[in-house]
Amino acid sequence: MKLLLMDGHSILNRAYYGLPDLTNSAGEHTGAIFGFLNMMFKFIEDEQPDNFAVAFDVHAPTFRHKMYDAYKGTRKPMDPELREQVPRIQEILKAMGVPVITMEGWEADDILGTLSRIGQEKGMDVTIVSGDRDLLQLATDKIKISIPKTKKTGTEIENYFAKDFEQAYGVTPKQYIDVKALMGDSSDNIPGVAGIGEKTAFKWIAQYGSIEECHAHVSEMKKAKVVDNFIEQWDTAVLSKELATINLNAPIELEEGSTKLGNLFTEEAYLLCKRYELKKLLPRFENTDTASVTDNTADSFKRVNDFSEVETFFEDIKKTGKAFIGASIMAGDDKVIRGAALSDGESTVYVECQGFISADYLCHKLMEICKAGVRLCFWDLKNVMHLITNILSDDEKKAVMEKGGKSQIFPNAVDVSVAAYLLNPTKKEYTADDVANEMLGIIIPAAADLFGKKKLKDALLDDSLLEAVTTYACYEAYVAYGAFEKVMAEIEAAGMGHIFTDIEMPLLYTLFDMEIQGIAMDKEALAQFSQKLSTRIEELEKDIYAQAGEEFNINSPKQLGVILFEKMGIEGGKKTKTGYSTAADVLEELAPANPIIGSILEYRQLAKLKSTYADGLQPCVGEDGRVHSTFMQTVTATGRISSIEPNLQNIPIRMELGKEIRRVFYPKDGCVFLDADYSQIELRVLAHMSGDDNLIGAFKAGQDIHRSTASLVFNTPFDQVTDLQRRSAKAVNFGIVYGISAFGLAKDIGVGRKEAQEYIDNYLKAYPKMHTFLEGLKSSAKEKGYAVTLYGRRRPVPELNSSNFMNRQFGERVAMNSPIQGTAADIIKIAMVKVHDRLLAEGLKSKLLLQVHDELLVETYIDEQEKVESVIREEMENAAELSVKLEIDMNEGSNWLEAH
DNA sequence: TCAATTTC
DNA sequence: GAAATTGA
Repeated sequence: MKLLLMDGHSILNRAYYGLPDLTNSAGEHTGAIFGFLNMMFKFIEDEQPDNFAVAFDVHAPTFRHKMYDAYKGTRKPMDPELREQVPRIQEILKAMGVPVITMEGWEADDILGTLSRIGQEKGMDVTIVSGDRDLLQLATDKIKISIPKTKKTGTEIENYFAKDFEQAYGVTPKQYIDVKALMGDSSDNIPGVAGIGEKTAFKWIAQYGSIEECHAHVSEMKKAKVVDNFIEQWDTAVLSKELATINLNAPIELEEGSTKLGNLFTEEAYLLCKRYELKKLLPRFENTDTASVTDNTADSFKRVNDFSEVETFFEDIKKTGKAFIGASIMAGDDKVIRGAALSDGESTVYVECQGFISADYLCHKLMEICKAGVRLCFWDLKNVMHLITNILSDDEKKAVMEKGGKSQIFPNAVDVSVAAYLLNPTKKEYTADDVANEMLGIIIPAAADLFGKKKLKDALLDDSLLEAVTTYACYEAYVAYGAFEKVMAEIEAAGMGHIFTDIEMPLLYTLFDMEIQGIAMDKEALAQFSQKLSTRIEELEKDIYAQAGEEFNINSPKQLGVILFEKMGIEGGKKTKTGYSTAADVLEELAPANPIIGSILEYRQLAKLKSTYADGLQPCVGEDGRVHSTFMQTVTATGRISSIEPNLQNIPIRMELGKEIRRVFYPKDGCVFLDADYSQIELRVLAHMSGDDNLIGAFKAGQDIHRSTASLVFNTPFDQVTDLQRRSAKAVNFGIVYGISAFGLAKDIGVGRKEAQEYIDNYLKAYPKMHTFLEGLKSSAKEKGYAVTLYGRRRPVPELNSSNFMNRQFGERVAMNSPIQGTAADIIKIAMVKVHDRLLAEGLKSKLLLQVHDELLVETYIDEQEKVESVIREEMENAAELSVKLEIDMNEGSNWLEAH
């Protein structure tokens, strides 16, 4: 029989410091948990124990503290990142059926000592795993102490039976206690005897066997200061010995057989590992039946594929006057709708598209009940609306294009993923299984559990997975129904009801309409531009190869670094983790002295232009000659929207050559582009939120804000500000908006860090209320755990409690930046909704097409231009009532470049 | 996954 | 500070 014991805190501690920090998408730290479990699995495999237990300390004074106040007094408090992992690993261990043994008033050491003694008495072989050498005193010929050491080459394990210990240390394990009594232990704050260190302690104990024997023989010892100390501090030595002695008789009560090692890979443990996103551990659960779920609502899920049954189902909904229904539509990448699940909380059904139940029929039924007043709740409503639009007739589609998706498809729907995003915008995704777990406290299968390696789109095409698809869809509908109210309650409690109802949901419809419209793009012109770029790129390539003396891949930073800094021996190369940095700002410094650098920088610029824009945009043009980007509403931490496939929010504008790309975006016949962008919206938000009179005054006076800043910061009359001063002031303004660090600012404007700090200090002096405002943002975020915008939108900032200085500094910048960026985002969202809604309300045919953070682009019918201009101006300028005016710059043009 | 580049 | 895309 074999007993394996683990020292919980010690191993968790080793894992925490020995492994890189891991965080799951909810921002929970998991690195130590992962390391601990791996270590545990390794020992279980190696040792093949029949019994297994883990001991943890509890945070309470032990009998040792009662003996000696200062016991462990020098211990630093545990990092918060590690502390939060303690209950989690215990939770997982319990889920695995592993006894987690803790005892108030006793240390894990005593528990381990006692258990090992009992184990030995029962005739078992015992292995104790710990990173702590204190436990070595427990070694006997039956009790082995294993100390894992993480080295670069992997984990090495030192094993000590009593005889190994004696060989290594020259004393017995029991005598090691006496050694410690003499030399003390700084980590536990055991005093020991002054002047006696490791050497003397071992020597004495090896010779006399114990402190008592030493004490009895002091007269024989050579006269020395340490001997006097020893005699003087005999009481301390005795106390130290007591402190250092692990108690083998802790009053542990264990049920018979409770340490028996069973199947660790339980369903419960699997779900926890999944929850903490310990993906590498999941394969270990291979043989666990993880498809079955602890939640049994799935039993009541029903699939219907009989036409009349579906008919009566929808009739019932109408008759019973259901006000709210959770819904989910199943479709793959082909956008073909395979079915829809609906849930009213009591019954949940999956309607399969098949036979007379066509997608067309099903979608129209859904639209019908929604228009009749039933509120539908979806995951990713915007996408659902696209799926539905896809199966509509041409006339219906036209109506959607002209009158908007809200009135034509779902006038009364909500999106639970957007709601969940508002509650915590820092997560990666907002899936039903995640929200179910968080809001309803139930564990439901995720796509991966139901479909295995297949994705939903493949599963939809695989008849054998119909059951799984049914379960999946039903859960989505069921959770949409069940979680929405709870999410909303939390949103209301957090004071974000207004944001959800009056900003995000209307915005969703606005974004849908923008996506439906798309923007016309000249594919031919792009192809020509690409050709033009190719010619110049080839020239540059040749030039670079000639200067380098060989051909290589210029796009590979690794190869480029080697060529520049090794082969060509260019001085001043900076290192990154993986090699030399070849970033533009690094190379630019080296450009004057090295002609090849100029060519490389130009090559880079053109290569980016060609690959991302000239070539990258071409396949995005649809059959209608327009590009339909997707605006993501649940991605950014601050509340901004983002744009993908393609990203139309980073189309070049600064570089002369790059901005030519904007020419290929053009208005349709009879239209011009009206492009309006907020002037300095973030600084205006800052002026308002800080209430700083100087900044507000500068805006009210209509001054060039960077010049005004320069004038204050450099103490120069306004009209004598030099260009350089203005440029520096502009960088400082940017820095403030972005949550300044002297380091970042220094890098930005090419001055020393000290000088940059002076700029910041001057800035804070120039705007007296700014300092208190920014400090207030930091302390408020730290206290509350989140940063908050003017409208109450929240963004968690757990980094503020990090033990790592860099992380904490990052958190501070986030705390300063998020409210500003987020408030600006709120304002333009409000403006978008208002512009969009008013264009429709006033019966104008002109359409909002794009948003680029502080800019709106409207495809404007020429005969509506005047009206549209005033709509844009009014709605954008009045989107928020700040202590400074919101001003916009508006231009018209026959392409995006001209209009900007 | 990382480094680099583009935008606001 | 916030993003998305590309290529290795």
